[in-house]
Amino acid sequence: MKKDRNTEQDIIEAARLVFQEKGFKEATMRDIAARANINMAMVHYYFRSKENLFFMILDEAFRLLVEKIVTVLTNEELDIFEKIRTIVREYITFFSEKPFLPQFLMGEVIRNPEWIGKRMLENMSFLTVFRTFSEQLEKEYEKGTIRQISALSLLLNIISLCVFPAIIKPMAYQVNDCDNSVFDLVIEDRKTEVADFIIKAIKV
Amino acid sequence: MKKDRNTEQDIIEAARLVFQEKGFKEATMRDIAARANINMAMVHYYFRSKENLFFMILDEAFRLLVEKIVTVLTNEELDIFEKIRTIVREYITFFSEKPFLPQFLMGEVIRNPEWIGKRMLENMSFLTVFRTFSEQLEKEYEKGTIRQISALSLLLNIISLCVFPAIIKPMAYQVNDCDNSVFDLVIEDRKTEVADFIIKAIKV
DNA sequence: TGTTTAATTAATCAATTGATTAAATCATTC
DNA sequence: GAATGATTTAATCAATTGATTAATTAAACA
Repeated sequence: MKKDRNTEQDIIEAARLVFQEKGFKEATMRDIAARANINMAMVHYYFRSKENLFFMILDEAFRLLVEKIVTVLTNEELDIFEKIRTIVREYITFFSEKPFLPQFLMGEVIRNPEWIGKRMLENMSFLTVFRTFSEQLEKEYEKGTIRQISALSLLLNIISLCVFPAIIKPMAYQVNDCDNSVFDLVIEDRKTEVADFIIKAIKV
Repeated sequence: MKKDRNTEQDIIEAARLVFQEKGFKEATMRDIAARANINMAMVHYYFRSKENLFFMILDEAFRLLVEKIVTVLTNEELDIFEKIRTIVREYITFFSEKPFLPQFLMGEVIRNPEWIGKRMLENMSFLTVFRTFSEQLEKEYEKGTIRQISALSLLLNIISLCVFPAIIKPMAYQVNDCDNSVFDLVIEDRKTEVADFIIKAIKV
């Protein structure tokens, strides 16, 4: 009779909100419990500790973020330019829908760099994906379609241009004060503009 | 006799280290005091509260960061391409010397977006600087040297490409595990490569 | 129904935190 | 060198934190 709601799921959702908004240290178990409308002891009953719960949320966010780029990069149907266009469009859209996510991940990972190491090694697919992309890049260069650029550098550029503006969005809102629509419009334009920017930069 | 050292300065330096490493919440007054080799009460004696001390450090970091780009953007001797080259070179060099700084600023500002609003409004010069740059861009476009791009978008791109890789540097180290020199080399190359990338992207 | 297991609550613990206090020590001035 | 004010210390406070406990209630099962 009390099971008209899923306590465990409620906790996860509340934890996601609180952690993504406040980060690990600033979030409290009381806050999470309150937002899930349950007793604080329940959080410990379902997840043993704050850290357990936190890394569950962090893992989830990371997976969500990585699987997007892996899917595109391994799609053999797409040439290099289509890949760039797809990645840029998908990530910028994704981030404007889930603005907390990149900030959360960056903020926490910065203070716990060891974690990302472990997470990456588990997910070895990343290395092979990177190699595939690297080879595709090499081929295009030999064909003479693009100028020389290392895969790492290009990927850094793509990700930087997608993620960074999303991260500073709350700041931009503050600076612009009243009129947020300006920055929102810029972001909307960037879904295609950034890809054009990158392609112009690497095409011969 | 006890004054062979400057307590106030010692505290500031210790606070800078601790805050930049751990962020506001995770840093403790005890930690700061210990790292300055003084009694914890001294920190409250010189700076009334943890917040006072923190915002002093945050302000300092912000000023350091902003005045660089303002100086370059207002230098009328430089054409648009030289400005881009200078900004990219200076920032990437700056960040590889002070790796904590961008991470600290980003991480904290993300959780306290109101602060950046206040800080920006105090520093109204930013708006005029932006307008100057915008006009210069417009002129170059009319001359036919560059293709059309909004000043905001271009600035976003420049800053993204400089700042983001610096932020994820500690992560990259973890992923690369043993061989940090690879990423360091990439960063070194980027001091000129990123500017080339941007210029190629906007030149007609 | 009676019993056992699972879920939930309120109360509390021990540790850590920012902050304060009162006393001690140093430095300066007369 | 005594007095005054600035600096420093050790001790402590009150609040908050993650975690635990013991008791209570609901669910499942026989």
